[in-house]
Amino acid sequence: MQPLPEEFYNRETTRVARELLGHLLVHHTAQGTTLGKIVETEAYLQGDPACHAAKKMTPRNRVMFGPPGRAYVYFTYGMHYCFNVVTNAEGVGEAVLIRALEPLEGLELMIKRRGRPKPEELCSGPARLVQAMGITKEHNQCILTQGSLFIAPSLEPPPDIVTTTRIGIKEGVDLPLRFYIQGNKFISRK
DNA sequence: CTATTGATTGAT
DNA sequence: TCAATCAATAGG
Repeated sequence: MQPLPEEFYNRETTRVARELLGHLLVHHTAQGTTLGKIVETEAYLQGDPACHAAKKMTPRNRVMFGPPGRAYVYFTYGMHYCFNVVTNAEGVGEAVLIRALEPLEGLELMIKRRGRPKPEELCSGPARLVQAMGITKEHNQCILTQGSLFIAPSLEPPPDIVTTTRIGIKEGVDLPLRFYIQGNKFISRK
């Protein structure tokens, strides 16, 4: 199992967001390995008011302007972290938020980290999957094309994709930038 | 320096 | 529907 290459991420962000669906987020740690299928994503673009990099470069959003294939992990609501993949060319402040996974491996470890047993509540939400996968703020800026946290290609054919508007934002609410696998039971928000 | 707010979650 | 909880950000 090998990581997707940088070229995968160095493309139009909406395309990466769609093609990420079905691929596998993997994290090897001392505690063990957790792995889940990406079933829901959102794109955040330049010129998009909901994007953290919409205005100027700041210490927080800096990594979004860097090379593709890096992690952007941010803290929000005083208690949660969310995980994004930096996309498009260096200098372009865009990223894809991973919103939900279908847990496939390391379920026991996920349950231990989450403190909750229901499989459908393990990774169905951006802050939930971060907790279940053992992703921390230390992963911000980490290189996803090498190392212990990465995305591996799916072994299955490309899934059917549903396109909708994004969740939880106050601006850019009408943009069709949320994508999920049709019929999947592990989408965020029951 | 101060005030506001948020790409959420879990409980009520 | 609502509280929890605080770093980042914008403004003075």
